[in-house]
Amino acid sequence: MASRNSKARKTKKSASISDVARESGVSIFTVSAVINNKAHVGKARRERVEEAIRKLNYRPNLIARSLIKQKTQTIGMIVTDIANPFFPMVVRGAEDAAQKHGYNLLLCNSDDILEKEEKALELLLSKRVDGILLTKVAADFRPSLKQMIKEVNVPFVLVMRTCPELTKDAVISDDYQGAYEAVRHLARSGRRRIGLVSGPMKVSNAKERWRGFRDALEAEKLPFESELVIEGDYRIESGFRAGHALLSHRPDGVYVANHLMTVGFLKAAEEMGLKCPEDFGLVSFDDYPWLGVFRPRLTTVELPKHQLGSEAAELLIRRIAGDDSPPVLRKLQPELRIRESCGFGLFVSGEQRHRVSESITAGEK
Amino acid sequence: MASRNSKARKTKKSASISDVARESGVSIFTVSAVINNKAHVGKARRERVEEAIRKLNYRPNLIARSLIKQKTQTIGMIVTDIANPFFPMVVRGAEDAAQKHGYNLLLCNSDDILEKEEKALELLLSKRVDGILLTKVAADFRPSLKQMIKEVNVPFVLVMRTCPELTKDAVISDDYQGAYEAVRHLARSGRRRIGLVSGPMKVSNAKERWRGFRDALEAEKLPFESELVIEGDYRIESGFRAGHALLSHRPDGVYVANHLMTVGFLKAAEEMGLKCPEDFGLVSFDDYPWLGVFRPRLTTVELPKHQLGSEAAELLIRRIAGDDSPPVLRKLQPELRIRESCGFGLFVSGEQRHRVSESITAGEK
DNA sequence: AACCGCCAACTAAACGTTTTGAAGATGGCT
DNA sequence: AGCCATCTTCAAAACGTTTAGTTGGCGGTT
Repeated sequence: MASRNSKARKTKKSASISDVARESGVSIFTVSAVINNKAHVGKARRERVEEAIRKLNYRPNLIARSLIKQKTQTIGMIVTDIANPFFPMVVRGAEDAAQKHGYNLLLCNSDDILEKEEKALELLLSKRVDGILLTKVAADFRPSLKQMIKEVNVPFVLVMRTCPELTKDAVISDDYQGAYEAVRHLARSGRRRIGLVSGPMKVSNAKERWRGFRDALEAEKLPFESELVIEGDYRIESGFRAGHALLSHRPDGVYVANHLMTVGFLKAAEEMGLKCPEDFGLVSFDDYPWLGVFRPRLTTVELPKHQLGSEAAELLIRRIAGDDSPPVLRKLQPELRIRESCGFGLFVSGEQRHRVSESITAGEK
Repeated sequence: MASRNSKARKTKKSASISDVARESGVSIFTVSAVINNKAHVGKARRERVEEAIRKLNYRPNLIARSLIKQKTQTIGMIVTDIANPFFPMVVRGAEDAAQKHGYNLLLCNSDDILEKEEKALELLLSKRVDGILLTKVAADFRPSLKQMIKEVNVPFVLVMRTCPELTKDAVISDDYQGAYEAVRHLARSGRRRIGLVSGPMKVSNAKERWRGFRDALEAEKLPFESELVIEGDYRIESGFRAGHALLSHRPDGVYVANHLMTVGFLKAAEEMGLKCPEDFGLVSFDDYPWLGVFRPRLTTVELPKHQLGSEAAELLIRRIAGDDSPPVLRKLQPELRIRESCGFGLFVSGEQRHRVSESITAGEK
């Protein structure tokens, strides 16, 4: 005992509950009771214990607590890439909700690569997180992993991307609706040959956005030209390539399914000497606070990123608490923010323009 | 035993090492040895154990391992706000390095608020993270916490912001140099009345950027006009207010100390009907992949964000491994990326212009 | 045959908590 | 005085690992 104690002092090992108990001359149980202010502990003892806690700089070891409680108060979150500007606000939303309920966030990046996702998943499960927020990579699970996820007793909530092979809770944006409105707006602005730069069609939201695109064309009685549809991977480089390929067919409008691809697309347009909105109208997904001050002022479909993260986390935490009602698919509404890149106003009357100004004000908050 | 087993099946509690031991008819020790392929375990037994592991879907409980090993393989990271576009790439850098060495990242946001920082810190310590990456909030530690940090045996590495009251490792950018170059470049572009929108002067890097600003003015023999210096808080709103205040004095050049404030600043300029670079030259901190395709094309001082995070994490991990050499201050070099917002080219000769084009190419990679 | 060394395998203690079931103290009621 | 109820306190088991110390067996050397 004494030797253990002296060693502890030497290595500056942090004090344990038993140290506190010894210091204050009570049992371990009593200390525990004080910490969690559980049972009725006499005032005198309680104060002695609190005194000892301060003196020893005692800090409960949550690892030990986790082990016995079988709860880590930690949720794992896997996103494709936190450096993609879309995700930080989603993560922030999740973190805020987690925080509020006494949880922490363990963050992983999958880079949309199956192997990395699997590794991250395995690790999170080994670390016994209480639940997992997952933005699924484009590729399907392997059967073994799918099985594993089903068997393991850890709640999952899918974020932004559903997964047909997995009947789990999901919090997503209404991508069909967003794309539909984006394209109809291009049409209303007078665009007739509208192109699409899509995300990877293996991803649920890319498929939805594609459907929205197609149905909007149909509703507007515009032709669907297959050479005006190009599949990217939501990254800048793919938007750049898509831009070169697509713009060579001279569409007069284009809907790009996320912001990073829009950046690549504009770069390509610049290289080809094409101007937005003069040569082509553009509506893009994702809005950011800084987009308003740069030209072209992008007309975008904003997704409620923070809410996406926070609702997902809230739902997950409810599941952790034992809620076992049937899986939920929560679909959040996007918001069309009309600015200039679609060229609205080049072709339309003053009255409609008025409507637009309102939208701008609302959109910019 | 039997009842425990059956209960385990009912609640789908995940298998433990003793379940594996029982299933394969060996001792717990042997299973442990197989998992960590430690001691020489006979081939036959090893295979029996591996078989049982697969069959029971056994996954080692890292919580239990952490408890006994006194290592969690987790590092805590506190940033002011992951939704500030500066941080995602830093976090990504840290995550990449952590991953590489078998660590995970527990992420917290302090919002630059002292209380949140303290809470996050307490929590991370209670969760027994092996080390902490900290972007200090602007306010000073309270004495008690400073004391605590000194006493506790957990390595810290400061990221982006040093802390005079804490002699710890730090990985930062050379902010003095960055600001100095930014302002000298404005001067070279012919600007004579140069303003500054600074970060909070309590933050080390704001002070450094201020020093760089001042020394550059001196080197260029330009006057220091105190009404052209405004302190912000690195957020959009403060840049907006600073813009209104500062531009009313009609400087012909301004250096804004981070990107978000630049966004606010440009918004203010727009409201005042002032154009960049025609009415004022602008150099800003932080560069982003998307800035090249929007107007005005900002001349920026880019900081190696990913490297900042990864080097900080690498250093932290070295400390965790026991490296106790004296504290290190690692200063990474920024890079001036000359584009158009400084108005370079409006005032200068063709030859210098040529130099600029080169820089653009290099900067854009 | 006795001994040494070595390897495979094991037992048991440790890590720092929570929690169960029980016991001790106190005081009010008959 | 006896007894029950209540409040306070405790000792010990449990959580799922790692690891120090130990044993049993076996082949080779003397």
